[in-house]
Amino acid sequence: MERRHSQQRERIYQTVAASYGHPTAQMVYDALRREMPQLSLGTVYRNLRQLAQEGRLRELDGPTARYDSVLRPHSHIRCLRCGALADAGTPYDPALDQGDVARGWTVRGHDLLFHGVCPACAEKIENQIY
Amino acid sequence: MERRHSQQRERIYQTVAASYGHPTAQMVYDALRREMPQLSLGTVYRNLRQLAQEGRLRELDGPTARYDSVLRPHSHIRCLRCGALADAGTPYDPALDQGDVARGWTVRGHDLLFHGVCPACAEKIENQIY
DNA sequence: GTAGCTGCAAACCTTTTGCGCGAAC
DNA sequence: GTTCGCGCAAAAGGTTTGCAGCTAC
Repeated sequence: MERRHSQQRERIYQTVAASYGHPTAQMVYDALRREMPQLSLGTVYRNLRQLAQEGRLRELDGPTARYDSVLRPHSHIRCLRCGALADAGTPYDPALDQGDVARGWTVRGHDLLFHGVCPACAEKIENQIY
Repeated sequence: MERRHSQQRERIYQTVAASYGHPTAQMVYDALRREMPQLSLGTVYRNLRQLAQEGRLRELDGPTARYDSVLRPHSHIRCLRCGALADAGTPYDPALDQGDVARGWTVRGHDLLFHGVCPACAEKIENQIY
């Protein structure tokens, strides 16, 4: 699938790049609607996903909430291929919360989320099962 | 609002606690449907949220995807009160990806997400604007 | 000319909510 | 008996997708 240039995609990228925060798809859509009144929200979603796949943008967070009964702070690891989530052994480091994390913010704690490939997916990749 | 005991809430909690992974609301619902055929998905959501508010469970991830044009790995901080997301100054520590993070997993990297209170919300709290 | 991309709208999935009945106290 | 919680169903987000027409090459 050859990739073509499109004005919409470029403006979507620029909008994210120019933004101070980390905008959601809706925020990008709202920001661009003034100058591109017939832009569609579907186009924004399509292009953000595509830009993330190309590696021009990074996607933060996943869309579905998960629950954990282990209350002691600990880290997790998510499979890049199948989305599985597991506990990681890396201990919580309270020292991280002490530094000057962000100007004006009060830090309460942190989550450490690794990404990688889970054992089941590693096996499938090894056997070329895509 | 006084809190009462309910069989459903207890089984929902136990299901999360007994699970190896970190189940979504739908997974808990599916797991319990066999033994509680008339359990409602709404009840699962209500109770998971309540258990998280009580502190008996931890909720991971938020529901809305956000995008970032800064590709260099870096950390973020999210406001517990308003959900705002900003960059944090804490540098990426490659050493974290080296240890024995999780048995059988291949680690590709990590995200560090702080939580705290943003300057705007801190001001509102100070002035008792809830 | 031919993929690829868009706008539009419908569909889908996740989560929340209003309501009337049953359960806990 | 009085709340509170449940099941049900509808509604409310957020996200994806099918399609016909337009655009980049």
